[in-house]
Amino acid sequence: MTAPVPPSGASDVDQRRSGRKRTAILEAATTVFLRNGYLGTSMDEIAQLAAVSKQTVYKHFDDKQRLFFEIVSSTLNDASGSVSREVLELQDSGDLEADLQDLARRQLALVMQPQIIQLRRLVIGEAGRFPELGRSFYERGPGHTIAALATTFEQLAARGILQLDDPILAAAHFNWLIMSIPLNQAMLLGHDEPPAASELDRWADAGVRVFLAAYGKH
Amino acid sequence: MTAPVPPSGASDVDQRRSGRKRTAILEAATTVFLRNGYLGTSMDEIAQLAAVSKQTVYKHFDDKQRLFFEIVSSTLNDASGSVSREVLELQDSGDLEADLQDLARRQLALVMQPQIIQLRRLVIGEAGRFPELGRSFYERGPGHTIAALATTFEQLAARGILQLDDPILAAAHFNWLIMSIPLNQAMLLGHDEPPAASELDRWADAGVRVFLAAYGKH
Amino acid sequence: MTAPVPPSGASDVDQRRSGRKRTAILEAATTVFLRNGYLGTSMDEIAQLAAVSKQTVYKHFDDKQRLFFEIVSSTLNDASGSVSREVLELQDSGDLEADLQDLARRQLALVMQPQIIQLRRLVIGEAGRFPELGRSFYERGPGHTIAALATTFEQLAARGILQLDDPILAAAHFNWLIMSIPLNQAMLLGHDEPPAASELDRWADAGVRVFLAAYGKH
Amino acid sequence: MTAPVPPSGASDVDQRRSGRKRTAILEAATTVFLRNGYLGTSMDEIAQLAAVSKQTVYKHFDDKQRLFFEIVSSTLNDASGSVSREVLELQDSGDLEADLQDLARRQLALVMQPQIIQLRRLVIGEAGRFPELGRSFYERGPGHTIAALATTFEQLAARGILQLDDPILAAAHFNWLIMSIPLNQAMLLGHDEPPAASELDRWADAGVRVFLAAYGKH
DNA sequence: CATGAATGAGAATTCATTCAT
DNA sequence: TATGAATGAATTCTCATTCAT
Repeated sequence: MTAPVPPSGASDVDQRRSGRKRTAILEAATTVFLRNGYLGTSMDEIAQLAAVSKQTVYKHFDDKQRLFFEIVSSTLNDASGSVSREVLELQDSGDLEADLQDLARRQLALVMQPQIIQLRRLVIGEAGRFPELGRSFYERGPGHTIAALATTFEQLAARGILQLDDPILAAAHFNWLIMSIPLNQAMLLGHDEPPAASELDRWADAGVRVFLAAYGKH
Repeated sequence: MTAPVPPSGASDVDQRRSGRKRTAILEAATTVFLRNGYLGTSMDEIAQLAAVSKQTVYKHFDDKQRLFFEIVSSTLNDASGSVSREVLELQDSGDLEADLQDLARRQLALVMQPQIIQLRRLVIGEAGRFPELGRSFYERGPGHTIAALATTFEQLAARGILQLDDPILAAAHFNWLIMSIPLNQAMLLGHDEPPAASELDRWADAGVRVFLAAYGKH
Repeated sequence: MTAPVPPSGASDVDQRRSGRKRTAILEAATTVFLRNGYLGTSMDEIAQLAAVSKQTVYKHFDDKQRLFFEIVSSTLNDASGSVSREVLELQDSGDLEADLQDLARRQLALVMQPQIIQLRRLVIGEAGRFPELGRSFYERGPGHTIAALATTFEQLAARGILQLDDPILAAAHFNWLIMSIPLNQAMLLGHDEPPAASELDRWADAGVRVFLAAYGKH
Repeated sequence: MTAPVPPSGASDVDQRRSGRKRTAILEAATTVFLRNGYLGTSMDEIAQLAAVSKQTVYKHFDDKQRLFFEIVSSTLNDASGSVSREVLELQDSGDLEADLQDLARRQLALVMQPQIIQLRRLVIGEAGRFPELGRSFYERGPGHTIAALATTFEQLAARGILQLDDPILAAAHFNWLIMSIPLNQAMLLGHDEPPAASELDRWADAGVRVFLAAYGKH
């Protein structure tokens, strides 16, 4: 999240208060936008949930669209930050399958967080209205993950541990083998409660198995 | 599409005209809803594009929501009809890889049709507001496809041509191996023009290769 | 005023009704805009005075600005039409002073009509916001009058009845000699009731006298 | 401009600072009101341009209307002060035409200052809302000038240098002969840059010529 | 049956003015 | 004293739905 801009000449107390309000607005907006979409959300609703006057919302954010973009990139930042931190941590324990399973499970758990599912839904739903959001999501989400995986896989291939010509393709296959089943179910079926971790782990493991059959050492 | 209900006592000509208007409205609504979403679409817009008065729209469809549901199921019907017709046509030419490639290519081409991409976006975007649409889409889309594939794969397994314990899992892997890469790109990146058939074929073939490495005879 | 656009396929009755509404809206808008200015006028006010729903106003006129422009040019049309018809009617009775007085009196009476005074105020007040209105008013108002007078004066000069080098300058002097005194009073003092015709006639005659002293035959 | 009211018990420094703020507010308000009109100006805008908080604005001026009146009379004071100082300086060099030209040129140059043009526009535009401003402007502007001219002309008439019955009428003719042409152009056409001094001088001279033809010695 | 109009509400945004710190 | 926040209403414009002709 962007740090609050302290207005010059404001007292410390004001700064803290202003920052608090800003944060409250961002949180409220995130909640409501993620739940109801761009058009389905009114500024009144946000103000009310943030326990703030509409004026205050408009003081902090020029208009609805700007506020929307702000919460989308915030959420995206939070998410992609944690996601990309994980990818690089593939450790070489000697047991490739175990290592990949570990990676896959962590990755899937991240991506299946309710907030991220909702964000994905939101971005897809508004992709017609705001194409740059779709692009941004793709680049910082799947695009980034796949690129990072490709680098990792390429190194493993160089060491003879994986067999592949096209690391990007292999990475994409890995990524979607792991995620597609639960992700598509979550997007369309929208279970009342997110799938249990154990279930996710099973999907992850199954994906890894298929991946290794195709790209592992024979 | 649902057949128009002929008002009793109406002349033949009236029926035909009424049916034509109904169709015009459905087409207009489909266009606009797919493009702009549920909230982003106004009844005025639909009436104007259909070249009928708003009152006529309301005569045929009780309210906006009902009309929305109607066009979603229509489009879904059209799509899932053609999709499921394809799945069953896996022929046994003796060359399994060729047969699966053929199936995969046709399947992918269907699913990547602009209308269906748009419908998927729409349904995902409105899944919060209308969860039953998501469920319906899943069941008649990926759910149905996967079930059909599972049946096919099970038969192949019974004949020793494929090796698998869990036909549903294998079918899901097949399905998403084929579709995930171009589908996610299309949903989020929204290319101005759909990917070329040749490109889609390459994704299909690559997916089949991985699938067979995991589930084919060794 | 612009003629109402008959919607194709509308019945005669509808046309007449629609036209009536359109006229009512234009009249209401003229009244209110002239009285309260652009920003001082609300669309609600106009709708209410026209005894019409706000929607109907927006059906007929895309937005406030367009409606404003419409009424300004309507009023301007009406005014400049009658004004320019007068100028050409300078008759040559042989008594130049009487003829000019006659012209001046009629001209002044026209320009001092309350509607035109109000329009001039409005246009001047909004000239910052809508410069094209000022230009339009000038060209069709004073600009046009002066040009027409110049032509007339030039002919009189050719016949030796007037003495002048620069007909445009002479016309401008004539115009403002006649109008400036009552016009500026009306604009700034805004008498509750417009000056009596007899008073206006005196200003007109006084202006003609000065004009003839400068431009008449010695 | 009215002197700032020193708050009792305030230190000298406070006084000076308060006065500075007051001045800043007045200047900002003048700029914005003249540019955008009464309704087109918001207190926020003024506060921001004056670089003070809105509360400070309200501390110094009870409400928007009061502030508006203040800046109008300030500007009017400044203007009418300089204007009336000029009028009295008609010197008797023996060459009446030269003397009147000199006076006319200076007078016109003053009245055509951008600030005064804008003020005139503003007052005319708001004359419906605030009639007293129009009256005030008239009295301290054209009214005062005409009265002063009338006195001067009367003296000249007493000395046989001018011939006139009605000094007020002669003064009004003089005033508008000089000013009407460029003034009306400026009000309605709103040239991007004010007319050049040389051009104004020509209008002034032409006006004087006509005036003398009517009111000079024959 | 279909067209224009009406209704009644709700959206985004802005404003003048006042409170609380 | 001066700042950010709050208030409460107004403004432009749009919408889904219903009436009246």
